[in-house]
Amino acid sequence: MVKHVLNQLLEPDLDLVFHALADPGRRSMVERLSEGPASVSELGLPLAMSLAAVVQHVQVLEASGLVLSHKVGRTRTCRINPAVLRSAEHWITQRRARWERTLDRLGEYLAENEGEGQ
Amino acid sequence: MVKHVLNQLLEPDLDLVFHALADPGRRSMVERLSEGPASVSELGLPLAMSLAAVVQHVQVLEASGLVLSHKVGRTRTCRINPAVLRSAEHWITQRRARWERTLDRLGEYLAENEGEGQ
DNA sequence: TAGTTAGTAAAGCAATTGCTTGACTAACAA
DNA sequence: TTGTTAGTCAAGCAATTGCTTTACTAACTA
Repeated sequence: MVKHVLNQLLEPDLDLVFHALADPGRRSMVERLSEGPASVSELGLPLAMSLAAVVQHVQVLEASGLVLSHKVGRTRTCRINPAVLRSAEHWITQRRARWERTLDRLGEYLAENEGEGQ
Repeated sequence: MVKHVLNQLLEPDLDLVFHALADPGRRSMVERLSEGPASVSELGLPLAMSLAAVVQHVQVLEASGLVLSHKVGRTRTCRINPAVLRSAEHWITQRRARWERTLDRLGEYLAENEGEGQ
């Protein structure tokens, strides 16, 4: 379990990361955290759900590695982990770049062999 | 229903996009498609599941706007929609950039007020 | 000390996922 | 024409999600 979490710091699990980002409430939390650290209740403030539900969303974000937290007194303060955000970004960038190279090659091919339509 | 799909071409639904990317099978399909168009069965080739299941995954990808397809004869050919990939990328980039500006401001603040630890 | 606040844990529940199988259609091949 | 291939549709089913409520603990406040 601990090892699991450590592994994610080294190499994020994209299943967990994208799943975490697939929920509008969790994205709003990431959005809020991108402006600076916040407590669990602060994150839930705009969300019209019980605190227990907010806690569960935060747990999903932490399990993905997108969010880190530490508890002082009775309040848990969360902050963003940019490395994991970056790894999701990177995966997408790579696929898109690959596709755009493919498109370029197709363009060259079509330029060389004029005449064929769609 | 048609309108739904059209809206996604104008402004992608990130819930659907990130959810589509949260599955390893579907990511493998996007990966494959980044190297060029492919049929539904080709996409399913490395996936150890029934063709019906593959079709369902392709439907999830299409509903998200990440993948476009057209049918010729009995084969449906799929290709990537880079615009939607880019919009997911963009959302992440923005949050990360925002957080990094926040970090920078914190760095300046700490540089100006030396002496305080964590 | 008594009361409030911040968060957790657990159980329960309806809705959604990610498959399966089986029946079917249309297109291509021999 | 007969068979095979590519894909689709519909049920059905176990596992997972995204909440809820209740009960609880620990920490701060008056």
